[in-house]
Amino acid sequence: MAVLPSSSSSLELTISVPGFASSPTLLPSSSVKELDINQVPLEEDWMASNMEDEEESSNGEPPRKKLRLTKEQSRLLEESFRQNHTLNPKESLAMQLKLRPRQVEVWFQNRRARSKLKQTEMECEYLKRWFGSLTEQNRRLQREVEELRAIKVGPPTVISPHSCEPLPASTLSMCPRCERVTSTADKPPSAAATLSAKVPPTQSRQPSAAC
DNA sequence: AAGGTCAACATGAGGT
DNA sequence: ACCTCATGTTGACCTT
Repeated sequence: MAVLPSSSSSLELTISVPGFASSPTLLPSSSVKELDINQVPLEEDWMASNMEDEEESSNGEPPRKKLRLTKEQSRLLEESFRQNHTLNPKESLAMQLKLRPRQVEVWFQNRRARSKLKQTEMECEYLKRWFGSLTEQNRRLQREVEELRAIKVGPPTVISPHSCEPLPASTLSMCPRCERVTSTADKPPSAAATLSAKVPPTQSRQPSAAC
């Protein structure tokens, strides 16, 4: 879908290339593109072109040109963003940057979006690594439980703190959080059932009842 | 040429 | 009704 402005407001930007500025009519977009890519105007010319363009295309179809913020403009915007993620006095910053308030507004909106995207990506990465380590830990513990269950006979080594009697190895498990051996015989069945269940990360974040 | 970046825009939700 | 913001999209420009 083509994005065309609902009105011919001042939002449209055209760039006047030095040497071609005298031309009263807009060049076709293809020829403008070549000029833009190969001949970057001076910073002053950029700013001037950002501010000046209030006139409209004579043929009624204003080509949407892309504005590139100068390094100084970006630096100032970033600095302002660091101080506050929301824009309070819109006009003053715009004036300082020689941009329109709307441009500064849009920049902040986009900047917030980028910031959020970055954070989401980092969180996703973190959760992936966490899931991997939990999976590995789960595998280890399952193996350990299998081994313990295999040793059905043999001298009991754990004494129940409640009954003060030896516990059978088959009832033993390891708390994934504190990595201490606990007995399912000492706990309600619901808690014991969590060992073999696939525990989602959000649940395993909570401290185990055994601790 | 393909893919990435980013300014600009559209739209809908929520607050006043 | 208006404003602000989040989110998704578009298109110009840039990089590889």
